[in-house]
Amino acid sequence: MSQTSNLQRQAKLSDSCFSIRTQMERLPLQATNIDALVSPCDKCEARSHSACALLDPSEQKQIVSIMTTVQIAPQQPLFDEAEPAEHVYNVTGGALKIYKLLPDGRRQITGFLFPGDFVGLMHNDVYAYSAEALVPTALCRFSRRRLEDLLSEIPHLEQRLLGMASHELAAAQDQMILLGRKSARERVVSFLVMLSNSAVRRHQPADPVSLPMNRTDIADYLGLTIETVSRTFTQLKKQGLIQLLDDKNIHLAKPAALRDIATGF
Amino acid sequence: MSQTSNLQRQAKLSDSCFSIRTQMERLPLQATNIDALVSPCDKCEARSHSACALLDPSEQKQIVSIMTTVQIAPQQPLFDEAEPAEHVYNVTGGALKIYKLLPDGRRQITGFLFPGDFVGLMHNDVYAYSAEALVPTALCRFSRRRLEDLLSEIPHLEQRLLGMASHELAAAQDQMILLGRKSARERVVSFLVMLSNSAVRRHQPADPVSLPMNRTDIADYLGLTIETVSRTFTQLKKQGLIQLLDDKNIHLAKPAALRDIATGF
DNA sequence: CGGTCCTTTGACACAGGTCAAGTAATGTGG
DNA sequence: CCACATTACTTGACCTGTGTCAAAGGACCG
Repeated sequence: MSQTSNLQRQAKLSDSCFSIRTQMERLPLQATNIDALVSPCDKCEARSHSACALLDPSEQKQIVSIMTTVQIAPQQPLFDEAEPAEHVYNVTGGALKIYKLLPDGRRQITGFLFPGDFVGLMHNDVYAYSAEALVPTALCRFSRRRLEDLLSEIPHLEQRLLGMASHELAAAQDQMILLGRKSARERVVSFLVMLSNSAVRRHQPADPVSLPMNRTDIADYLGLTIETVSRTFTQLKKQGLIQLLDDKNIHLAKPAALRDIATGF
Repeated sequence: MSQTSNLQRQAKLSDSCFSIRTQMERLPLQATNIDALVSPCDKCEARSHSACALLDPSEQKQIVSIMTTVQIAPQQPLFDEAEPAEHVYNVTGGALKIYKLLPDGRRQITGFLFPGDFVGLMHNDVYAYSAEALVPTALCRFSRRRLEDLLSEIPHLEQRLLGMASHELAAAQDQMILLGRKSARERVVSFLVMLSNSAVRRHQPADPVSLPMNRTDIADYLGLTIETVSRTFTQLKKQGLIQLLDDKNIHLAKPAALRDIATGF
């Protein structure tokens, strides 16, 4: 694909942007690739400050010209930690997990990524984490070097990236208080509330929360074991706070109470 | 101070940059304010890619013109979480902690900051965390709005900030694996190794590690209790891995072994 | 229909938390 | 210079939330 002309690339791009549907997820792709790169931040409720407005059509064209699209199947790695970082990606459909490992295999999932999210944090030219698809996933790939060239030409873009980075940083700090100071129950509830909020941001229903990841992934994200995650779900169910429609879909029966638990009240 | 002329500001600035010495710390201030803003990243060993080289003298002058200096005493807050964020800061001397609280008072310290570090992450125009001095601390303050204006004029600066943000993000992920997956022993050792590395980056000796913070702060940073931190120090001491010169100064007796423990071997 | 994988549940263990007391360092007023 | 208070750190005894180990569903699939 890297040998195709820009024109061909653009054509494929449009294909992917407007018509891809993942098989297991019912996530409609609501954004063009451009929109994805400049989509609203991961934490704000508002969609108001999309940087798309800051880019004029010729600038948009420039971005499109250095993009290719990638699709990966569930369980497929996108890249591994410490691998030379040649690309950055923007998720357009599906879901990914990013994680770090300790030498003995202990794993910490540092984030789940959904359409609109940016992937490819690097440190000293290597990726800072591994990334793997949870479900069939579509991404836009940017050559890192060419994107950097573009950054100096389109200052708005850099501003946008800086904004994304600081929101990710804020999210990372929320995760630190979760991992350092919250109980298992608070962690699980925080996780459900977070997924629900994230769905709303992507114009999906807040309520039956869909979990594209398995219990092991949830445990490795929350710093718990699968047994504790499972027991906590059972406990919340018995207390009438949630309902497990099935393994992967949870109904938040008392959203207000759950929000209180998540924030530590 | 905000009413003084730029010239006066610059004079004060130089004072603060070259002559301030904190009372409790023996941290010489090795950088000008400009250097601090563009000082090497928090995680790289190399000082090579200082963005200072990217700024021409007139650009440097522009930065200096929107700066004022601030000094705060130990235990003094710099700002609180959720407060409107009007300034960003660069630490030039001393040390700070940044933290978040849960409603019932549980606290997670998300970072300790030293000369060269940047403070003032905001989200939706309010600070994302509280910041408080550990020891007498000197900072350079930038009006956020004026800095933003400057960013559009000096693209290099934005690049530099983006670099700082992604390194902070990488550090945040290291902290997540620590909080989510490491034992108390591994956390404490990781902390000591991290402080030692951080001292080296600031051109100070790697070995007697100086702890400007108390046990409560260490516990709240590592997601433990003060008792566990204290017991772990004692255990490491008994095993001949460290030596407590006093409460606040620790000798790393077996650095290689400690590094292995920290990385999870 | 047997195998595989994921989730749930149960019994038990233990790392780290809690509560309480002891020790050391520092400051304060007489 | 000394009683005394204060604060920070350490240590001990005990407890509990979460981990560990093991087994039992349950869903999916060839």
